Amino acid sequence: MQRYIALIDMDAFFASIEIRDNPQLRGKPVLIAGSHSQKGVVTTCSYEARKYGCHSGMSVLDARRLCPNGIYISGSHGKYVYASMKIVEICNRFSPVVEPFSVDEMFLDLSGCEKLFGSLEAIGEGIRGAIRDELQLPSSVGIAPNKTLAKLASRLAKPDGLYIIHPQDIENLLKDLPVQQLFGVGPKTTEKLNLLGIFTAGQLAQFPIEVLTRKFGVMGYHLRDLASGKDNSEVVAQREADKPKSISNETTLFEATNNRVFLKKVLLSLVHKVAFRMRKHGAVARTVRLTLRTHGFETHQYHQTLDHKIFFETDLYSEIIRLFDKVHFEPARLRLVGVGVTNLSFDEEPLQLRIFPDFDEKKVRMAEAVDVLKKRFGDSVIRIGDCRSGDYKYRPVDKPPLSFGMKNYIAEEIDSKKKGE
DNA sequence: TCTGGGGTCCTAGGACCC
DNA sequence: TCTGGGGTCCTAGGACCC
Repeated sequence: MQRYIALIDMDAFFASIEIRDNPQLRGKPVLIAGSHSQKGVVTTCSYEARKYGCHSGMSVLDARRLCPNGIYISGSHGKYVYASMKIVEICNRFSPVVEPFSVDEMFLDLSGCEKLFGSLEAIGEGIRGAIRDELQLPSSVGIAPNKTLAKLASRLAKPDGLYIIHPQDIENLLKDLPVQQLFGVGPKTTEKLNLLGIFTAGQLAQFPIEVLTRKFGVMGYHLRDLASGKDNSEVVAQREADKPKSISNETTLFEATNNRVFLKKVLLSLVHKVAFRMRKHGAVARTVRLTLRTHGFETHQYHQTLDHKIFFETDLYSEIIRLFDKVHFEPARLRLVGVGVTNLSFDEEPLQLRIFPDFDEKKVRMAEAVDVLKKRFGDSVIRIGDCRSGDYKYRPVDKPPLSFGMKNYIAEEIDSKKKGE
C-alpha cells in the first residue's frame, strides 16, 4: 500500500491569530516580536509585512527600518499554544497518528485513511476547512509519500492551499529544485554543495556517492536520499513525541558583562525555570549544561554528567555554579547565559522518588509547595534565598502574596494537597 | 544589520575498560 | 611489560529547524 503523509502548516500562525482576534489588523503588515528591545527578533510576519522584505528571525530593528508603519505586537504565547492544541484535536479526527512537529506544524500518517474519506483531496480540504470554520485560521496542507516531501508539498501549497505529491511526480519536482530548499540543508551545507558544482536536488541525486561521503561522512547518504525524495522516517504519535530530550532556558543580557555576582543571579533565575519545567514533565536529569556566549558571539557549552539524578533547583544550581566557577572568562564579557539539562528520564510520579538514595522528604515537600505557588501566582513568586552557605532556603520574591507568613502558607498548601484537594 | 530562544541530531576526540 | 583494537561513555562544538 502506498504510504501518504500530510503536513499541516499554519500560515503566519501567530500573526493570523492576532488578526483573527482584532479584525482591524486585517490587510495590514502585522509583526509578532517577543521583545521590542534592541535585541528582540521577529517571530512571525503577516503576508502583508513580508511584502516589505520582513521575515521571521529578523531583528526588530531591521524590520522597523523596512516596515516603519508595521504593527508590532508582543503576542501571547498561551493563546498560540491553545490554538495549537485545538488543531491537534482536529487532526485526530482524520488520522490516529498525529505528530505535533512544532507549535504550528502537525504530521499525520494518512495510510489507510484515504478509503475512509474518499480521497487525499477530501482529507486535505477537510482538515483545512475544519481549521478555517472552527478556529477562523488559514492553513496549508502538503500531502506526499514521506515526511520530507510532505514538508516540501506544504511549502508549495502556501498560502492557504493544498498540494499533493504522488510518487510519479517526485523526480520531475526535485530535478530543478535548489538544494537549499531541501529540509535540513542550511547555508553551510549549501555553500559546500555549490563548491562541488551542485545547485539542484537533481544534480545532488546524481552525484557520485563516494565524493559525497568523503566530503560529508554519513551525512552524504542522507543528502543523496533527501535529493532523491527517499525518507523512511515514521510519524511518531503525540505521546512519545512530547517527551523532551533536553530542557533549557537561556537569556540574552541587556548589556554584556563579566560581573560574576550578577551573572550568578541570572543563572539562579534560569535554574528555577528549568527545574519547574522538569517537574512539569516528570523528568529527572543526569547531565547539566551551562551555556555562555561572549560579547564576540562565541558560544561555549560546559557539560557535567553526574552519578546521580537531579530534579531540585537547589541541586541543579550547585552543579551549574560548580561549572561556572571552573570557567575562566575574565577578559570576555558575556552577552548570554543559559542553563540546561539532558540525559533525561521520566518517572510516573516525579516527586515520589523514594527509590533514590539521596531522597530527602523535606526537599520533596518544598518542591511540591513551590510548584503549587508558581501555578497559582506565576513563575516569579518564589525563589531560592540564601545560597552562600549551601543551606538553601526558599524566600518569596518581593512581598508575600498573602498577609500571613509564607512558611505557614506553604504548610497549608501541603496540608490541603494531602487531603486530596 | 551585529545576530532570540527553544530544541534536535551528528561528529570527533579523549578516557576508560576488556 | 608493551601494544592494539573494539566498545562505551562523556564533552564540546557544529549545523539546522521553527
